[in-house]
Formats: sequence, structure tokens, C-alpha cells
Amino acid sequence: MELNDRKLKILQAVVADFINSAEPVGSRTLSKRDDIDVSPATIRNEMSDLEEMGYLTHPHTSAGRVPSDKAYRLYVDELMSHSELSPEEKDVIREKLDQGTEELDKTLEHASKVLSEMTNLVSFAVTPKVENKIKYINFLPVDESSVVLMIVCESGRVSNTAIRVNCPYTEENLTLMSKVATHNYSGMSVDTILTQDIMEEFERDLPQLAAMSSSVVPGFVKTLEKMLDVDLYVNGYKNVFALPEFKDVEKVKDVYDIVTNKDQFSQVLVNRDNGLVVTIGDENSPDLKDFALITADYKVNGKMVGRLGVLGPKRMKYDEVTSVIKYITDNLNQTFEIEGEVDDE
Amino acid sequence: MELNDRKLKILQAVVADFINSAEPVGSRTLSKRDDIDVSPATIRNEMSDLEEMGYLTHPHTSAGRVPSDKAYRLYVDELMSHSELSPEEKDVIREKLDQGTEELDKTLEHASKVLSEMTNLVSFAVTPKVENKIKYINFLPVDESSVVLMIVCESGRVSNTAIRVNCPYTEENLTLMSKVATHNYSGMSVDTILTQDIMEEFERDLPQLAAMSSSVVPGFVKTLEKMLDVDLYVNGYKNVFALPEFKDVEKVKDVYDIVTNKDQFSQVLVNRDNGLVVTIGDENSPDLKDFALITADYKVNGKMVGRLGVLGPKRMKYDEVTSVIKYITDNLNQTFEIEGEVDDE
DNA sequence: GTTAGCACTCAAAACATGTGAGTGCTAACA
DNA sequence: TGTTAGCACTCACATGTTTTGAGTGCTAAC
Repeated sequence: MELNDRKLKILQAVVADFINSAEPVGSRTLSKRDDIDVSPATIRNEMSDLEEMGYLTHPHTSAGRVPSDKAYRLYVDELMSHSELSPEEKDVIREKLDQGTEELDKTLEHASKVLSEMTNLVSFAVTPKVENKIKYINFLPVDESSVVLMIVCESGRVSNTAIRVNCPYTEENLTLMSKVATHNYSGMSVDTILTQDIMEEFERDLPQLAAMSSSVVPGFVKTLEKMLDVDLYVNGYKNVFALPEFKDVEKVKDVYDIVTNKDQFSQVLVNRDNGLVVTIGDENSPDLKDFALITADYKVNGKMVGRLGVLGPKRMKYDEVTSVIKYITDNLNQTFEIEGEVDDE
Repeated sequence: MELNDRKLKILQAVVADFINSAEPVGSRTLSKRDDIDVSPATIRNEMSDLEEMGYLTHPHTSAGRVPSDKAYRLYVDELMSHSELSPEEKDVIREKLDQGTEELDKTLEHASKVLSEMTNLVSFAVTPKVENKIKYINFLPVDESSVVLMIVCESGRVSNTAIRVNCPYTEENLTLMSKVATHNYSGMSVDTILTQDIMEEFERDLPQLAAMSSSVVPGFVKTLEKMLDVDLYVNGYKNVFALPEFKDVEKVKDVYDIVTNKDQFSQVLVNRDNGLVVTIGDENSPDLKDFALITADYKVNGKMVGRLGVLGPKRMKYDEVTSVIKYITDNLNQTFEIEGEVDDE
């Protein structure tokens, strides 16, 4: 059987209708549309064919049709309209984006927030772990019982942690430890450092400071480990409460589990293809089989530094959402091109 | 009418039963209990009296009794058992607490996590902005274009920020700035400092470093402002999904709104009395009228530096929860006391 | 004062019925 | 030959009815 024009038109209408209403779509409803002027009976025949071809399903005999994952895929690839955002929408987005640009490292997080506000879906942002080479390491005195550990990366990123120590120390000791740490680990990437037995190395190089080391090293290791973590921000979770597909608590819980199981979820996100990617239903991992996921990257000087996207029901306004995501990432990329030039001075 | 012993015993049984079952408690159920050996009819008479006195309510004529807020209050104040935690429970808690003590500023956050795990409720931690006196201020070199600002409070809390500077600096300059800043602001509370014209003071005391100051001070001010924010951590939100009172989505959403409206919620928390405080139902603000809130403080050297607690249904295991909170805060306080003693030597 | 007994209440479960949006099929039509 | 009207059929859902059972309140007897 072949997907002729009329079948495509009907399929498109079913998907579009279902996206709007979240209700199975019947033949009579479709026959009332302006762009379809055949009788319900004809539509039924076509829908029956479409079902046979795997594009539609039937919750039960006397219900309307619901799009299958295959139908959504076809819809996204071929059928849906690619409307440009209106100038007003663009202005709104740009204005929202501008409100969060003071703090450099919050930019992505903020962009994800804007994304959720514009789409009324759950949005997220993830910073993939990059080649994070250490430049130097510094232990600094704070007070009798704590020190600050400062790790500077070659990228310029600085990581600070306050560490509690349970033995007295002198400033010289700290300087010594800083020197040893920097000497041993400077130029290495964080994950390489973590493969080593850090405690042993400190004890070897600073036998006289064994007590200090045992007090400080665990915090040091923990900080390094944390630097490896990809950061995952989730925004707009409350949007699920408004969607009809989440009117029972179990579903709400499922989404909550997905977005709070950060390790697993960020893994999923990091492993995606580059660019604007839409995955629907069973194209995702099993726990996401009832959802659609849309992601896009943003880059600084051509290097991918973050990814953001939305998680929502398969019944999603794909055209709007992709437009918004695309506009936001384009904007971010542009911002950073300019910033990048300023930095180079 | 008087609350005689039998009435108290029955009331206690009703509350305890309802806390366990979340179902209205009937007279027959109570009559089966070992500690009550009067007939259902007698119990009914007593319950009828208790209802008249405002301790019990009746969802409908043919249903069992449900405790009123007044009953919960009496239960917490007088009726409930104050069981000690078992040694095993204590061990579990202490072990969990120990897993998160390397990073000083995460201690409270971690404790709140432990609290939610032990109680299966939503827990939170808040660092009130009260009495946040600065101990000293330190500008540290990172690389050519950035320095780290480290602010240490008397409470031991450390705040770090990377600040970008757009003029060359020497280590001596930074030391000078650190000294001036510490001299000027040490012992003052953050909000007091912010009322002053910080830029002018730097320029007055360090006229030779005007360029540096103008580059660094905005970041300094911003960091101070951020220190005024109370931090609110919420843990264990997913526990609400398991509670029968939250089986419809609206309720789940209510809790979500409460704990994510961080400004408002932290205001509520900060404004509470000190010590172990239990508020139930209409003792809370209207949006919390269906919940009970338990908080306790933790102190460093006798000074309150954080508050943590749980949010749950009024039907809460008050005895267990208060025991756990008390044990956790005692532990935190102790940890910090010991450190204080070590410090003194 | 306590309790057995009984009539009464009412939510919730179980069952029955009607409604309507939908289908699939067939036969007639253009 | 594709399209459509017509009709029997299906089935979720809403509505109405009945049954059940846990609970109460009252009264009279112990």
C-alpha cells in the first residue's frame, strides 16, 4: 500500500489534532476540517489503511485514532509546518535571555529556564565534561579548623571548596602541600589524576605531613570527582502538572524520577547526536518511551560546551518547540562569539 | 466537660491509629486494642464528647473519627510517647552523616538529606542570614585575568567567587587589598557592610590602586549580596508520592509549589522560633494549613547558623521525626563543638 | 456508669442501563 | 472504480440503582 497524498493529509490532520486535544481523533471530526472534504466513511477507510501500515492505533474498537511513534516521526520529518517565530516572540525570548547574562557560568542554566517558560514543558541544560586540565592547585588557610581548596583549570575555570581539617596546620604546611599537588598534577586532566592513588603520593612526597594529608586528601578527591560531574539543570518541572497525560500521580512520579535521576538522565543527554535532535517514544531508552525529547547544542568558538532541550509528551508542538530551541541556541552561540573576541585581548 | 484519663487514652489511641492508617478511626477498631477494654458503645460516647470538645471531627455521619489540629497539638505536647532512637538507628544516622562531612558548606545540605531518608518526608535546610559577621576577606591570585575572592564568616562559612579583573595586578597589591578589606569590614555583618559606599572606601584607603579597585569591587559587592540570600535546600520531595494523602495530582502540586517558592518558604522558616519547633495545621500560614512542620536549629559555638526540618502531613510520626531531628542536630552541634575545642589548644 | 441491641446513615462498591462517538461492512451511486 | 450513505455493532463513559458494611446515636437493661 502506498502513502498517497490524501493519506498523508489525513495522517497530518490526525497528528495535529491529537497534539492539540490529547483525545483520540474520529473520522467525523476530521471531515469537518476545511482542508479535508471527503466523507467520514472515506476517511475511515483511509484511517483503516493507515492503521494497517502502522501509523495509527486504536485504543479500543469504538474510539478514534491515535498516532503511533512512526506517525510522529513522519510528522516531524515531513508533515509538520515549519513556522518561523513571530518578531514579538523573538523579542520576548531575547529579552528573557538578556536578563541572565551577568554571571557567565549561569548562562546555560538561565537559557534552559527561558526555554521552559516559552514551551511550557520540562526543560534541561547539561554541560558535558570537557578536557579539564588542571593548571594549579592551592590550599589556603581559613581558620583553625578549615582550609579552602582552590583548583584552577587551564580553561580558566576555578573550583573552590572549603575542607574541614581535624589537625592543626601551619601556613607553610599548606604551601608545601600546594606545591606538591601542583607539581604532581599540573597539566593532567581530572580523570587521569583520579586514576592514581593520590593519598599514597602525598604520603610519599610529604611523609612529615601524614596527618594533614589524611585529613585533606579525601576532600581533595571529592572535589576532583565533582569536577567530572556533568552539571544538569532542570527547569519547569511544574509544567507537567498542567498536562492532561499526567493527571495521575504515577505518571507525575515517573517524570520526577527521570529528571532527578541526574546521573542516568545526563548520560542519556550527553550521548546524543550533535545538533538539533528530536527523539520520539521508542526511539528513546525504555524509561523514556512515553516521551519525546528535543535537544540542541550550543557552542563557544565552535566547540560544543552545552546542550539544552525539553522533555515532554510525544504529543508535543514540535514545530513551535524546535523553533524556540533553535532560536535560543542561535542566540547563545552568537553571544559567545562576541564574548570570545573580547576575551582574546 | 473534663478530659479524664479514659478520654485521654481514647484520644491518644485515635491519633496514633490515624497516624498509622490515614483512615478515620471507628469505635470497634479501638475496642479491640489491648490498652482499651471498654465496649464500642462506651467509646462512642466518649468520642462524641471529644468531638464536642473540639478534639475530633467526623467526615460524615457513618464514618470514624479524625483528629483535629487541636488533638494533634495535645498529642504532641502530652500524649505521645517519647521513644529514644534505638542504637541501630543512631548508628545508621551517624554513618550517613559521616559520609558528607568533608565539604564544610555542604554539611547542612547533607544533614537535610539524611533527615529525609530517615523520616521518608520532605526535608529542608535553610541558612538564615542572621548575624553573618565577616571574619576576614582575602583576595587571591589565580591567573593574569582573574582573582578569587574568599570571604570567611565568624560562623566558619566560607564564600568563594572567581572575579575577572581587567588590569594587571601583583600579589602584593592583592595582599594590600585583603588587609584593607579585612580591616574595614571584619566583625561587621554583611548587610551593614552593604549600606556603605565600598568603592569609595577602597579608593580612600588605597588611592594608588584605583584601577584595581574599580575592577574588583563590583564583584566583591555582588558576592556580599549573594551571601545575604538565604540558601534553601529541599530533599526527599519524592516521598510525597508514596503518601496516601497525596494520591491526587493537585495535592502533589501544592507541595511542589510550597517547596519551590523558595523566597516565601524560606521566609516562613527563618521567622520561626528557635529550638525544636512543631507547628501543626492552622498554626501555620494558610498555604501550609494541611501540613505539619518541624524544625530544629544547629549551632556553632552556641550561635545558630542553620535550621533544618521536615514538611509532612499532619498525620506524621511526631515521636520518631522529632527524635531523628533532635539526634541529627545534636550530632551536628557536637561535631562543631569538638572542632571548637581542638581549635582552642 | 456501662453495655447490648437496634435503627439509621452514608460512602463506596457492584451492578445495570442508556448514550454517543466511533468503527467496519455492504450496497448503491457517480 | 473510487466514494459515500446507511446500518449494525462496539465499547468507554456517564448515570442511576442496589447492596454492603463500617460506622454512628439512642434507648433500655444490667
